Amino acid sequence: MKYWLLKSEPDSFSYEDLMSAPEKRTVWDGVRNYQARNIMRDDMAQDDLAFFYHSSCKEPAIAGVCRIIRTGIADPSAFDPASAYYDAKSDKANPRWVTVEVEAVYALNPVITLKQMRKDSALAGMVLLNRSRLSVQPVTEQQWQHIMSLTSPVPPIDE
DNA sequence: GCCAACGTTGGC
DNA sequence: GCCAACGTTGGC
Repeated sequence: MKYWLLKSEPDSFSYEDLMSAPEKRTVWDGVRNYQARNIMRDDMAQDDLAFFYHSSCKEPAIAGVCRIIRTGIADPSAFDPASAYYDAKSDKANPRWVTVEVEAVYALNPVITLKQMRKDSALAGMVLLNRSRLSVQPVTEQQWQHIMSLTSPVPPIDE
């Protein structure tokens, strides 16, 4: 089992949005960076866990945990001319943009802020703190466990 | 809104 | 294949 971190701008799609999505699931569309795509396409496996990170907002932070429930999905937005992520060069027979589907597992309380992670020497090696622009990134098991030790899962309200 | 970091594009 | 120009990300 591997661990990841997925960034999303909460103004467009927040962890709360994922929690209230049908079946708490979404296809992680719109990634247009090759390194991020390669991670999703080649390295992620079903049942891996990922932190859901809120970027480009007032308090950048890890807001929750989600699970990779399906891999190898051709990003549908690449074929949609109306989408901001449309890519005319993506061929349906050989899709350029491959992504995954994720499902909300639980929110975290408290959220773990970027500020807090920067100050934490146990997390100095995190990709988030060193290659901050990569929107899909690996998290080591040590980093994962450390972050989880600083917070608690919020049980889902219904289920 | 600024700007540093850095990924992508395209001319040569 | 280099690299300058340009565009985007994302923290502040």
